[in-house]
Amino acid sequence: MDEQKEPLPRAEAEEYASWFKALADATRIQIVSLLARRREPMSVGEIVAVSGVGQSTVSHHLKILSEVRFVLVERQGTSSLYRINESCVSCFPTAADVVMGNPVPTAPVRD
Amino acid sequence: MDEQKEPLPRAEAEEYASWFKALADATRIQIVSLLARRREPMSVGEIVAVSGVGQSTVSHHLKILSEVRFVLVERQGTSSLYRINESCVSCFPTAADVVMGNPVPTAPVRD
DNA sequence: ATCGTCAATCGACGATATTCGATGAACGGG
DNA sequence: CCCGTTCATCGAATATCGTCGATTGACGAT
Repeated sequence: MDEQKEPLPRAEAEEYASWFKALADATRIQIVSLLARRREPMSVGEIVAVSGVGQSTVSHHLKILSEVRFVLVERQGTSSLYRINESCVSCFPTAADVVMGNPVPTAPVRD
Repeated sequence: MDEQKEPLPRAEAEEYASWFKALADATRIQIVSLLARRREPMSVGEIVAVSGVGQSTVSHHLKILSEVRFVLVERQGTSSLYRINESCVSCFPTAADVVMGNPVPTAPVRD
């Protein structure tokens, strides 16, 4: 019979974990919710000004967030404008996805 | 006007992060999905047998998962039986919650 | 009471992550 | 062409995390 004794394959578990890792830090949560409050894209400098952490730290977190395509970047002259990727927000896995064994969502590749 | 310039308060960001931290590890993802596949509660020994990591490691992860009430424990004689907390699965925050500034869900205190 | 089983805790170790300050590279303006 | 601004990257310090083996404690059976 289809007795599900095996654990979730490690590879899938890692993929799931990498999603949740992206939001598993308070500073990144702040950045994400900040970008969401402002409807328009924000430059790194603006984010630094209100987030209370150093510029290199903000840049680092933005890199992590953009690697999972949670935020999108658009370079404009000398500054980089970051904004939320709406389609990535909606495909973000839920705890129910994990529990029900749904396939791991893949971040949309388009920018 | 209500110009939302302030970042999300650090305390709330930390609460959000602690939720996502709970699922930010591949082994915990495996344990959670394992408990979900089996409908009935599982003992630590059973989980160890199929998860491929040591007993103390499993115990450690189960502790983390039960601290956010994602799993519930029921001690039975010499063994501990763990099971998924369904109501915690459904209240688990989504990325949309973060982005929309919803209040941080609190894990149900009942066991 | 003693032994064996089961699970939680402890201590330690290596691996990752977070943060910072400093440096560097790209760009626009005078 | 030089300078200031803006951001990414580097290197290092620190903190946190995941894992293990060993120990401890609780319980049941003999």
